[in-house]
Amino acid sequence: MTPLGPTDPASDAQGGATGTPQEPEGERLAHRPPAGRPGPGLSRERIVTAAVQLIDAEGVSALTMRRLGSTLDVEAMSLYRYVNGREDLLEAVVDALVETIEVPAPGHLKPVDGWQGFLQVLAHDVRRLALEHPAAFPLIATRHPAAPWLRPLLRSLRIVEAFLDGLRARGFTDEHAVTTYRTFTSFLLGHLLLESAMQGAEMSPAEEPLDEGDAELPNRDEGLDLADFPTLARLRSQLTEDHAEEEFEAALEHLLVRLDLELAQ
Amino acid sequence: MTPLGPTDPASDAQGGATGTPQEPEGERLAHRPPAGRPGPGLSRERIVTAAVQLIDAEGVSALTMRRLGSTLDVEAMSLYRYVNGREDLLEAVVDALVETIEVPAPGHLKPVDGWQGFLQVLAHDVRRLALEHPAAFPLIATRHPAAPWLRPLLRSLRIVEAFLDGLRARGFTDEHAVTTYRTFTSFLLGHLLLESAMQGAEMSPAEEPLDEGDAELPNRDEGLDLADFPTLARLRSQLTEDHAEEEFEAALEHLLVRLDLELAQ
DNA sequence: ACCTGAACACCGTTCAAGT
DNA sequence: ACCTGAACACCGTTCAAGT
Repeated sequence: MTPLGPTDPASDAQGGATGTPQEPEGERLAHRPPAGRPGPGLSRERIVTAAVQLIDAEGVSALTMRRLGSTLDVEAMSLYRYVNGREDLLEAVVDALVETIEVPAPGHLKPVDGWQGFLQVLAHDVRRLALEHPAAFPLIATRHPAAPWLRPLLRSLRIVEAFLDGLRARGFTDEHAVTTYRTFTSFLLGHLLLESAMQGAEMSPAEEPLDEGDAELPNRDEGLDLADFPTLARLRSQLTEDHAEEEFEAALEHLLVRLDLELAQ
Repeated sequence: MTPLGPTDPASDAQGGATGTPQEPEGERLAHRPPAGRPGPGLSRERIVTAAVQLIDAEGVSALTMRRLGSTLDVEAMSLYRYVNGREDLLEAVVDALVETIEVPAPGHLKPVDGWQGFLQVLAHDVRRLALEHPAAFPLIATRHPAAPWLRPLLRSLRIVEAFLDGLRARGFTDEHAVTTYRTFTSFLLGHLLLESAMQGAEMSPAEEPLDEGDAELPNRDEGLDLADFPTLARLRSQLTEDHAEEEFEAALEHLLVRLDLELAQ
C-alpha cells in the first residue's frame, strides 16, 4: 500500500539531486515514465502521505489546508478535488495509519500459534504505530470511528474482521472474541496514548526564546512549587522515571492472564 | 449544570502572568451591578465556567473566543484580560474539571478502609467526571500535563499528592504507590476515553442529507458494506451492545487483583 | 481535466482608544 | 479599571475563471 512509514524512510538516503532550493525533496515519480510531466500530479494518496509527514513533523495543529498545499507546491483549493474538506482529510490520515496495522494471518511466520501469541504480536504492532507517529496517535485514538461498534485503534472493518477470525481460529467463542475486542482496545488505548504523549511531549507550540521580563511562568516542571506537596517532592525522581516499555509488557501479560481466566470459566 | 470546583486553590501556581503585571484578584466584595441580568462582571472563574458549558453543549470545536465572548455578552477581546489566549483557557478548563475529582480522605464516610476501596471510590469519581463531561474528556485525557511526571486524568499536584498519600496510608510502599499511579491512570484512560467517546458520539458535525453525486464515502454505519466481512456481519449486533459499565467494573476488579498480586510478591 | 484568483465568513490576537 | 473598534494575519471553503 502506501509507504506511510516514519517520516520519510528512504527519500533522505539519496541526496544530491536537489540543486534548486524549492524543488520537492523526494523524486517520487522517478519510476513513473509516462508522459514526462514533471508537474505536481496530485492524488488523494499523495495528499494523505504529505499530511502524515506534516503531522509527524509539526503536529496536528500545523496541518492546515494552506500549509499542506504549499508542501505539495499547490494552492490549498486544489486539494478539495481529492479530499472532502479538512475533516475528511483527517479521517483519511487516520485510516491510512490504521491500515498499516498487521493482524497476524493464519499462516504466519512468527510464533503466533496460540491466541496469546496472536494478541502479543498484534499489541506490539499497534505499539509500533503509536511510537512511529506519536503526534498523530491522539487523532487515531480520539476520532469517532465510522460505525458505533468500531472502537478506536482497531477501527477498520478489515482489522476487526481479522481480529475476530484470528481469535475464533484459535479457539475463542463468538462471545469471547467480542468481549476480548473490547478489553483489548481499551488496554491498548490507555497504555499507548500515554506513551505516545510522552514521546511527543514537546510538539505543539514552537519554542520561543523567552523575553527578559518574565522569568516567572513555570515553564516546564522546574517552576512548579512543591513546597506544599512533600510526598510529591520526595517521590519526584521515581515519578519521572520512564518505564513505559516494562509497564506495557507487564500489563499485557496480566491482560492475557485475565483473558485466560475468563476463557476457562 | 456544572458545579465547578472550589475557589481555585492551586491555579495561582499555574496560570501564569506573562510579563504584564496583572494582579487584580481579591475583589470579592465589590458591589455587583443591580440589574437582574448577569451583567458583565467578568472574571476568570466566570469565563472558565462558561467555557465548560459551551464545550458540554456543542463540543470543543465550538469553543471559540468570539463565541465564548458572546455567551458572556462581551466582545472576544475582553477575555484576554483574564485568560492568556485560547490555549491557556483550555488549560484552565481542564484544570477546573480535574479539580472536581475527590480523592477519598483518611477520615472518609464511605467504606474506604482498604486500598481497594480507596481505588474503587476514586475510579468511580473519575468515571463520573467522564460521563458528566464527555465532550471535554478527550481534552483532559490528551493535553500534556504541566510536569512530565504527571499523567493525564490524575494530573494535578493536589490529586497526585493525595493519591500517593492515600495509598501509603493504606500500606503501600513508595515504590508500589508510584507504579500504581501509572497503572491506575492507564486503566482509567483506556476505559473512560472509550466510554466518553460513545457517550458523546454524535457531537461534532451537524448531520447533513447526503448529496446524490458521491455515494463513495461510507457515511455512518448503515452505509457500510459488510459483504466482505462475514464475521463482522454475523457478530454485528453483539458488537453493538453497550456493556460499558460492566466492562469497567470487571476491568477494575481485575486491576485490583493484579495489584494485590504485585503487592504480595 | 486539473489547477488558481478572488472572495466570503470566521478565527486568534494585539493595541490604541474609549468610558 | 475595564471594555471595545479597528486592524492584522491566518484559516476553511466555494465558485467562476483560467490553462
